[in-house]
Amino acid sequence: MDHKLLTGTVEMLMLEVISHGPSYGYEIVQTVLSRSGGRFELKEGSLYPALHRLERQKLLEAYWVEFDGRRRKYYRLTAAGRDLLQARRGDWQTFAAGVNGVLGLERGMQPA
Amino acid sequence: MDHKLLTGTVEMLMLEVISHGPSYGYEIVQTVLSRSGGRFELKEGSLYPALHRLERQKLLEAYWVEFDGRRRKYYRLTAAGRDLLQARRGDWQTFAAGVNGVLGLERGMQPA
DNA sequence: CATTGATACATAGAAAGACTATGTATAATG
DNA sequence: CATTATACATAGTCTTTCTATGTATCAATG
Repeated sequence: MDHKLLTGTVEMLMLEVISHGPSYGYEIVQTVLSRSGGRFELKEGSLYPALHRLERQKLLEAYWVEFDGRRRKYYRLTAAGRDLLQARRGDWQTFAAGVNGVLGLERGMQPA
Repeated sequence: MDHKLLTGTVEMLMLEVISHGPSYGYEIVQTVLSRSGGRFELKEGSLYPALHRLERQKLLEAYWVEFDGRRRKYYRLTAAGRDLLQARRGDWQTFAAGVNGVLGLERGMQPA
């Protein structure tokens, strides 16, 4: 990523991926890459600290899985994590509508 | 703003406003507020440093206007500023499509 | 069998940018 | 006369993403 734009969305994207079922760091990167149409390649230096942050805040729970000689740290959403994701999705849509409004790109923007 | 989401879009929003005709700090705040449907209230601590940054980079040119006992520092876009705005608008749309893709909100997302 | 690339996690430190708080000054309003 | 709106500015804080680095296993290649 070269985008400063990602700031503030990385956690949401991670929560979103995990909301479809438990996942682990490396896989989350691949999923975000694929689901963003190849646009977003999360870096380890952003990813792992963010996972630890979300776990500390009880938004995620972690468990280790040994798999064929490799260890993976899986994360699942807590109820609080699921609530936060919904809130963040709403924030994103509000934010995007605001930016599109300023840019004159609104597709039926509602006043806030 | 409470949004970290704004990071990376503030300069674009400012350039966009100024692209419709020269403007000055205080007015830019009002215009962004209004055009974002009341969502984005740029703070002076973000606005003025950003204006100075853009001026240093020759994306904006400034001139003072005395108006009824008040001084206003107007900014106009340079050709480079206009080019950058177009690039940033493209970046934004790419970025938004990527986020919407991850969130499963794509309105006909194209692979990057 | 050694090297490379993919898989997998982790952290330290740098860089960037938006914020709060503060300061100055004039005009309008109550 | 005090407050609010107008108008610009900067110092310092905070957060977040990044680069760089380190460890370790497995698969493929020569």
